[in-house]
Amino acid sequence: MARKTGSHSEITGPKVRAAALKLFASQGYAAVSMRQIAAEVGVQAGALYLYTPDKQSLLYDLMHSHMDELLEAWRRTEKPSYPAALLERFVQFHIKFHVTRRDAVFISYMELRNLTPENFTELERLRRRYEDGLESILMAGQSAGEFRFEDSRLTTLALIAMLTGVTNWYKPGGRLTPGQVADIYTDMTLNSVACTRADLARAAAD
Amino acid sequence: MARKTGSHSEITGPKVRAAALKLFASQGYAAVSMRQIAAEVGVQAGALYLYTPDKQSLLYDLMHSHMDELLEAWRRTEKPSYPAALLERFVQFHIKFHVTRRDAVFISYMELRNLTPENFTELERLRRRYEDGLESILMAGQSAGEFRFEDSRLTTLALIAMLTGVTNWYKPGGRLTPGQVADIYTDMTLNSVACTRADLARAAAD
DNA sequence: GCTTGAATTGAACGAATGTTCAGATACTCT
DNA sequence: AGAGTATCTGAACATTCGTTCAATTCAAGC
Repeated sequence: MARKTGSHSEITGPKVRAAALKLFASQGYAAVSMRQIAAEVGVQAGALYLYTPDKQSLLYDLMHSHMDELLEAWRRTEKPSYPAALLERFVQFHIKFHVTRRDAVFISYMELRNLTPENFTELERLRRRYEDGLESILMAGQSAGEFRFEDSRLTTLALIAMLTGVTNWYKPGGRLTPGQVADIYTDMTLNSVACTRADLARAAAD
Repeated sequence: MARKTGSHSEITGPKVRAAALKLFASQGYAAVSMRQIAAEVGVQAGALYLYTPDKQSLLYDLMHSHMDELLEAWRRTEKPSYPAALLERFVQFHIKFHVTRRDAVFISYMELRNLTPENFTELERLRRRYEDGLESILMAGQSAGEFRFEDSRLTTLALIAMLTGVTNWYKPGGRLTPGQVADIYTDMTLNSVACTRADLARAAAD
């Protein structure tokens, strides 16, 4: 009694990653055993090692490919040149991307401490690159006299925390659609950094 | 060879909680063993059970007393009646309270999934009560015509996520003091929900 | 100085952990 | 039909886990 009928590498591989993603997100990396993942896939624990060298790599691969997909998706997004429009585009992108990948987002922000130091460093690099994308939008808006804030780095982190927080409560099929949620976050974001009429008047007086 | 010279229950008890707080925050509840906690305290693992019935209770006690202290501290805070001043007070309180308790905050938002269902429910109740404090400020400001937002619940969660995010990057002795950080967050928060001059003009016209 | 009781040790328990691997199985190609 | 190979099982490995408890040690009260 061994191999089950109709099972293949191309099927089991993704299944393993999907099961790990789901379980890591709901219980945490350290709390999930390889046997639990195997059971979710419908396989014995030993078979997992055909698809990952070890548990740590399984976690790292999930986090790394999530960040790759995030950066790539943003890279492919068309960028308006007007600062407020660009910031709006970023918020819409961020919300809509994140609500569809709640498990991966949760893992990527939560399990950093369970990575080996080298793996941690690499992921921090990717995360920083994404954050810098937002920060450069803010700074461009500030240079253009459209935005107003004290500290671009802090503002970046504050906005990303607010926007990513959507994954803490959003449930598909809930009270609001992703589009409505994105619109509300867009308003809040723009208001939090936009120049008030008073700012503009003062700038004109200078 | 047993009891060490000069050690007492009143000393070891808090030490156990402090060690658990530190280790749970840095490695996660599931990844920390009772033996690690004991080693941090300078005691054998068995001795921990004089101070907690089990590992789960240790986690729950830390989270529960954190929420109790948070609610109690906010309750004791003087509340201005003017909505914008009250919101400003909340932000200042939240930031300054949270930056001094990064470990407890981290645990309280991260280890909810490692609680038993009953313990989870109780903590969610406390967390909800705190969130409701902010939401009522927002709604009072809206009624007074001072604030403007689409959805009070969503706005509440967005603001709390933004404000609590400070614990992800703040390090004591860093570039900015807690006061400076709180001021920046206060500006962002007020701007994100404050009526613009246009809003006020429109309201006056009605 | 002796007794009492609280504080702690150190060993032990069964269960669960990540990982390995020889062997069994089912599919593919000839 | 038969051989070969990718896939998976099932058992085993050494560790580690949370927890218990008899035995031991220290400090205080008489």
